[in-house]
Amino acid sequence: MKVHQFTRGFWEHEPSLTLGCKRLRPLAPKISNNTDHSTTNTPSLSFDLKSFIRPESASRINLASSDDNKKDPPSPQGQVETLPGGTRWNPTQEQIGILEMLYRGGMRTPNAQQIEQITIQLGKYGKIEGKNVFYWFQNHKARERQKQKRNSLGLVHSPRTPTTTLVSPTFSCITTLDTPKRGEVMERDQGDHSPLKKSRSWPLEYIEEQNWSMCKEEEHKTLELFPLHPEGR
Amino acid sequence: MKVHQFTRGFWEHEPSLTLGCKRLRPLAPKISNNTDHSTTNTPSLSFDLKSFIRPESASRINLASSDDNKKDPPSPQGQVETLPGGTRWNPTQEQIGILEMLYRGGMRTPNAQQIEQITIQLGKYGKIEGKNVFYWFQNHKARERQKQKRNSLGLVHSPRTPTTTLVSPTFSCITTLDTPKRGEVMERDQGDHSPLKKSRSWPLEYIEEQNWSMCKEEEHKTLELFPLHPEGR
DNA sequence: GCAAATTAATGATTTATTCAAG
DNA sequence: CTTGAATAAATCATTAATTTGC
Repeated sequence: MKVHQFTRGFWEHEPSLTLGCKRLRPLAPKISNNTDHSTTNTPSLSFDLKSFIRPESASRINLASSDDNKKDPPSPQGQVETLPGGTRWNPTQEQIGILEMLYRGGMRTPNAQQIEQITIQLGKYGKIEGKNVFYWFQNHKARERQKQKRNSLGLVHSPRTPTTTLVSPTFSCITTLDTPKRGEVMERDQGDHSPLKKSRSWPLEYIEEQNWSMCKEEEHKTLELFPLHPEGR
Repeated sequence: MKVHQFTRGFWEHEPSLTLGCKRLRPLAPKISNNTDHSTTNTPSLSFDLKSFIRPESASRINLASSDDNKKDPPSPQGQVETLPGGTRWNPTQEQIGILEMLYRGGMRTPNAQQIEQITIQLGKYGKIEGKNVFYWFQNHKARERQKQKRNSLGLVHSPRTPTTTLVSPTFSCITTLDTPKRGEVMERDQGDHSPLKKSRSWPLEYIEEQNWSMCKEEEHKTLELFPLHPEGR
């Protein structure tokens, strides 16, 4: 067997058993409940840790910041960098429009598949990635919320009547209609509250293959996208 | 039995009044700045919204379905059986061990590539996905932090030298070593503070292709994985 | 001894906050 | 200042280990 030099420090006890000291199951040992695999023979974890620990950047840099966490690269100098497509997504009007439409339609946090679809569609109007869609919904939801909180707090009758601003001439923006009653955010989502749906999740599952939940999508029921005035109120 | 009386629907903060609408691009109209495509003729956004709004939600079929990609058929026999797709990741001891090793080595939030690698390796010990790795680090970091906060609060000078508690009889558990001094979280990360690295990001970029940042990884410098006591302190 | 009920731990999501590009 | 991007905190949900009653 090979001796992994990396474990040298403190893993030399034994390759396969020890492991997580303090993190052991609090209550009981339960050494091997692995569903299977392991039983045969543990591969003796000989993988190349070096590649994980981020080989480069031996010279440490940030001493100063250290306040909390990385967050801000202290020395932005040296713009070398390949800068591949480094810039952030800059949405086009069409993209925003569609996204808002979906948002108004009730979509809040699309699942992986939905994101994929949306991305494809929005891709027709400009460069975009799945994460952009994901983030957009995240941000939009959050900011819509805080904006509204601010409004309800500070200026109840807003002196400047912000909404009067400029409604898109084309459509009269049903905006007011879709406001969730007043029962709060309501998170109308999209009726995805099926019993044991794994709820939604994120794009992350794109990884590997989509072995997660989602992807049910059995059929296309023709329900309208915009439950605009579901109850007429 | 689970008593989640929790707060099922407690986010009632305040009523929402208006939303949407004025969310038009604040600065400029900029109707069509798309890099290309659009100029010809906007597709008149006629894609199938229905598919986005998540039509289903009726019958949750997914009961047995599938397992689809349950990549571990190897254990046909089966005791508990990795049931259908629905279960959450249940890490094996080996997996936990490796993850902790990496964590102690300083890794906090692995980037997409690292996650991929780790996942592959951990896959040898049991079923696992990239997201599991990602979540593990997130959770572990967070809980390590709060645990330590709790400690620092409750017992400031801890007269009883907490570590004396119960060290696993088998090994003397280096636990104390990895505790970040007490100089606060310290977030040693892994020296990933390269200047303008897009910082790390998440697995999400696996989506589409990996056109994001990361993937620098020019060469393998042989530096040790564990900057355990980098400066001797 | 076993199995339902409890409880502690922790995997997975969601929300809030922060950072920085433009 | 707006907002895309990223991270941390809070929360939800499920599993494993313990306890309890038989």
